[in-house]
Amino acid sequence: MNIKPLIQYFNRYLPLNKAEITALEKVVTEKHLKRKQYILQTNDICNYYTFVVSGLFKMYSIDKNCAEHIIQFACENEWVEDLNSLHKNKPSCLCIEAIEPSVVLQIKKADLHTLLSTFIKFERNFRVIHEEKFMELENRLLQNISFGAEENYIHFLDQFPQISNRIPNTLIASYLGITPEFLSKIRGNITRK
Amino acid sequence: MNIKPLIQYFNRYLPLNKAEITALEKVVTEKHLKRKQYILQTNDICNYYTFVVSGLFKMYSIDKNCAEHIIQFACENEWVEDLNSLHKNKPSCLCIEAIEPSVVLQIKKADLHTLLSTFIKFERNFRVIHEEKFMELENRLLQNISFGAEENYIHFLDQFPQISNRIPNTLIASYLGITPEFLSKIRGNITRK
DNA sequence: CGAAAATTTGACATGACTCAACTGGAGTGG
DNA sequence: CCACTCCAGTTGAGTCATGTCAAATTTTCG
Repeated sequence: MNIKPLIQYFNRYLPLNKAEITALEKVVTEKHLKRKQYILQTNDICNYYTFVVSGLFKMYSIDKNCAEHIIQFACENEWVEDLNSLHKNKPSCLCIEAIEPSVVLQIKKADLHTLLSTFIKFERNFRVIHEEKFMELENRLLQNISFGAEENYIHFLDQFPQISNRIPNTLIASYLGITPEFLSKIRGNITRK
Repeated sequence: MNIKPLIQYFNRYLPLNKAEITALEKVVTEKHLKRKQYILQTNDICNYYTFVVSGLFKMYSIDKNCAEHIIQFACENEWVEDLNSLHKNKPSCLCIEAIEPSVVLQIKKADLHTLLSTFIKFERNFRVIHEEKFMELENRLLQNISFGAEENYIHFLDQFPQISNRIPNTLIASYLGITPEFLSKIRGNITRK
């Protein structure tokens, strides 16, 4: 098992010392996933914090018309989990699915909570991590309610170049909250300019 | 100065002991605001964490057409600040404005950071608080990209009854990302049913 | 009471969705 | 290497959702 990427990730915040690394190693498990495999499915209770080492995931909900709505893409060095389900111990209404062959490191809910209360540094790092995730989401929401679909699309492209050229446009449409057909027309307009 | 509401607020998480309360008291200041007064204006650098004791605020951005887009309402027992500006020490592109006469408790950025690193409990509580804010935002975003304006409006009404009957519909429209005129038509449709 | 703001209404324009058909590329099995 | 299928992407016609602008009406607040 290769836990290094996670340790390097934490080094961008407050770097971990040996005791913290040892404690972390004890609770982390590695998992390999093929395309279309799930970390979480609707009605599961989310029990793991998942750190993406390589690959790419989508987290989405399915509405009554069976349409997917993507809440988050998660690639290298990102966390992906349904906090709502985790916190409240409730069945999730989301899915988390691999878009590419992927490797993840997982920590059980209870184990992470132990880490958090044993080492203040984890508490600190996760506070900051959640603040950052919050800011990203706030920016996305603002973008979304402020602009039309074409502007949102262009903004997505230059905010996530490393994601946008790894996924089909269908998924981008679902992330933006528009239909694939309409996205295709937008793309037509843009190139015609 | 009445700091009790803030202490009671923290009691919903890990309750504070005397040392923590004393430290908190030293860094909190109270502020009274009239309608239309600002906590933060575009291009200010956000320097305070603000806890709303009473009243109601809107946090919003202004686009190139001078239209407001409301990111968050903040009423009793909520925090309101621009984390982006706070964290990166950059001029904010948001405004935070009182919709009602309000009372807030503020903590300077540096002071809160001292609290966080001195008392693990603050670190813990703020981690949880930010996780909760993150979940709320995630739910809002999902709602927003998954449904049409009418469904979003109805959802807003029963999610925030205590806010929706204190503010003009114009502001609800701005929060939902639609025009006031269109919201008015939606309301017409609903009552006609 | 009077001014300013919020709300409603209607006509019209644009944005975005639906459905169905078509195109073209990426496997897959023969 | 070919025939086949499958899936993503495109296109067009028609429809519904939402925006724009202007005017009339109502509400709020000083």
